Order: sequence, then structure tokens, then C-alpha cells
Amino acid sequence: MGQELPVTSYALLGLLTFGDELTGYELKQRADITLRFYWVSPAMSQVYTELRRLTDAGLVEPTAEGRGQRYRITERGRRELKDWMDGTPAGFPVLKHPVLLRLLMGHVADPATIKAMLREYVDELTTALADLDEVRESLRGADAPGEAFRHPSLVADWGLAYFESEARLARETLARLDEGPLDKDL
Amino acid sequence: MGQELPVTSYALLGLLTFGDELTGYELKQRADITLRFYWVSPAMSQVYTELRRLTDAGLVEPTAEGRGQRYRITERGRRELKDWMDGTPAGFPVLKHPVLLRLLMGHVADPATIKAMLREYVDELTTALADLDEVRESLRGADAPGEAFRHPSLVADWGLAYFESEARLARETLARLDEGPLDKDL
DNA sequence: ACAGCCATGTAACTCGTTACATGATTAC
DNA sequence: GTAATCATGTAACGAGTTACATGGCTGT
Repeated sequence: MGQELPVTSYALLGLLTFGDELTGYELKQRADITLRFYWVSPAMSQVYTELRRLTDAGLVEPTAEGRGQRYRITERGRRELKDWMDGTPAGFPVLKHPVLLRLLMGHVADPATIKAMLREYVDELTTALADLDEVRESLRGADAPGEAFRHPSLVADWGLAYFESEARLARETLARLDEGPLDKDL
Repeated sequence: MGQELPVTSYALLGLLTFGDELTGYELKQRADITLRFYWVSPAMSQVYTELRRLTDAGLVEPTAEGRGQRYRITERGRRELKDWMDGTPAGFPVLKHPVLLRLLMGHVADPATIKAMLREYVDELTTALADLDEVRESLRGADAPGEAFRHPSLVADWGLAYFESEARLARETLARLDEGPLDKDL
């Protein structure tokens, strides 16, 4: 019906399908520990903007008035979300990967800069892995087929494997960069 | 000095560091076969906008006038690009992954929708792999350490491994989704 | 009392997109 | 001759960001 919301709206709406009611502030926190890894962490101001939009569209509703306002998804919101998932193609992921972008033009920079960048990326991945692993552990107990956090745990496992893959690729690339300049005397 | 261009400007500038002169149209094509995999494919209109901005900043210069205009990077442009790479942190990749986003809220949709989505993703990955592999093959012959396409080929190899990893994860997730509902009778 | 977190919002701005418009050159 | 590709741009718009502003509540 009233389709055509930006994907981030659906993303936030989706975070409200886990049975609880959240304030804008709490919704932002939930986005920070979930969406951030494979979508975006919207700015605080945008969370409120989206909540306003979703409310106007009747997809969420406030459960009290004044401050400390909590929002819950409506039946209409749940239907709309399902229609969106069933009726529109997901589309291919968009990756904005500044490390690969800079590696592409590696011949312009100092070799030392490139290597430092890759090492720093490995460090950041280590942190990200720890953060996501913590989230993943918090889902244990309700992650079996049919349980509430089944899908979030599948996503978390995917994310963990992705970060591990990236760390491996970064290390391999570092090694390949080291091979290079050494055998210039053959 | 005149820092603070959007990253996409630097990306396009970087595509002009491979020794040739391009029209806006050709630059867009180059972006389509390289940047698209780990950054973005800017719209045609934006390519021209960026070329204008880069020209105004003295980082690229036209080599003739009129239509069929070709642009080449200036010495200043090359310095600016290097300063940017050496002087500013790359930052962590941003992934906009609609497949994982939808999988997260898988409990809202039909199980069949989720599985169809994953199968379609595998298909799209197969296409992307073929496209990128073609690019990678075209770099052969100048991809050794010290040669012109060394870095682009490292990036392409990384991208290929990434797509393969995604395909594997999608297939594993499909398998895990199948396990689930079956043993509801134990 | 002061810091830090909880909570909500507005305003200005940038990036990047889509839609539109125009016309030259090349291929069949 | 006509379709596709090459080539260049303008205008309107939307999504999302940063900066700013406000104020309550909690712990020390």
C-alpha cells in the first residue's frame, strides 16, 4: 500500500519486531549493536525523524505521552514490513571500503603508509570481532530454530565469519606486499 | 592544503593515476569496472560534477577544449592524493547489506521468501564473480611487484575472495535454515 | 555542585541520485 | 535512416550528517 519508505525506515521498524517497546534513545542503542555491522548506525537525530515518519504512517505507535516516550510496532507496521520483504527484491550489497579504495591506488602512496593502513585495519577488525562476538554470546539460549533470536544469531555468525575473512585477507595482502620489492635483484 | 574533498573525488582522481587521459564518459566506465565493487559507481552526472570540482581545484586539467574533452591528473593532484593517503586515516568499511538486514528480521517474513532471497543472492554473486574475474584476468601481464597493475590486482584478488566467502556463507545459511523446522518433532 | 547519561528535537548543509534535455558520431 | 553509443550537462530532490539547543535525572 503506502510503500516506498527508505530502507533505513524498515530497518528501524524491524528492530521493533522483537516484542518490546523502546524509546528513541534505546532504539539508537539497539541499532548500534546490530544494524551498525551490516547496515548503518543512523544519527540520533535521524532516529527521531524516522520515528516521526513511522508514526505518521501508522506503522508504530507511542505507548504513552511526554518524555521517555516508548514506541511499539503496530499490526499495520508488521504487515507493511512483511509485504516489503515478500514483495521487493533485496538488492546487492553496497560496500564502501576505504581500505581497498586506497590499496587500489597504492602506487601513489608510500609503501609504508599502505602497510600501516592494513595493520590498522586488522586491529580495527579485532575490535569489531570482539564487539560482535559479545552480541552473539548474548543471544545464546534463544538461538535455536524457531526461537526468538534465531535469525539475529544467523546474521551475527555471518558477520563474524566476514570479519575473520577480512582479517585473513588483510594479513595475506600484507605478506604479498612484502614479497614484492625484495626480489628486485634477480 | 586545500583538503577536504569527498572521498569519491579522491576515488575518481585515483582512477586518473594510471598514466592515461580520459573523458568523463570513459572515467565513468572505469569506475564501473573497478570502484563499483568496493566503493560506488557514481552517476554520470556526478562524474561531470566531480571533474568540474577537481578542475577548479587544479587537481586535474583538460588536455583540449570542446567535446570529447580529456582530463589528466596534474602534479598538484598527485601530491594532494598522496597527502590525503599519508595524512588521513582510511576508516572502517561501511557495509550496506540488504540481504543480512532482511535475514535479521527473518521471523517476520515467509521462510520461503528468505530462502529465495539467499538463493538469488548466490546467483548475483556468481555474476559478480564472473565480472570481477574478467577484470582480474585483464590485469595479467602487468601485475607483478613493481608493475603498473600490481595494486589493482591485489584489490581484485581480495574482491574475488570476498565474493567467494559471501557465496559460501549464503549457502551455509541456507543449509542451517533447512535443519531448523524439521526437528520440531523430537 | 558537577559530570555524565537519558531524552528530544531543529536547522543548515552535503552527497549523491533520478529525471530531463541536448546533440554528435558510429554501426547496421 | 535509425538505433545505439558517446558525450555533457542542469534541476529538483532525498537521505543522512553535523552542529546546535534544551533540559531532566542520577551518581558522587
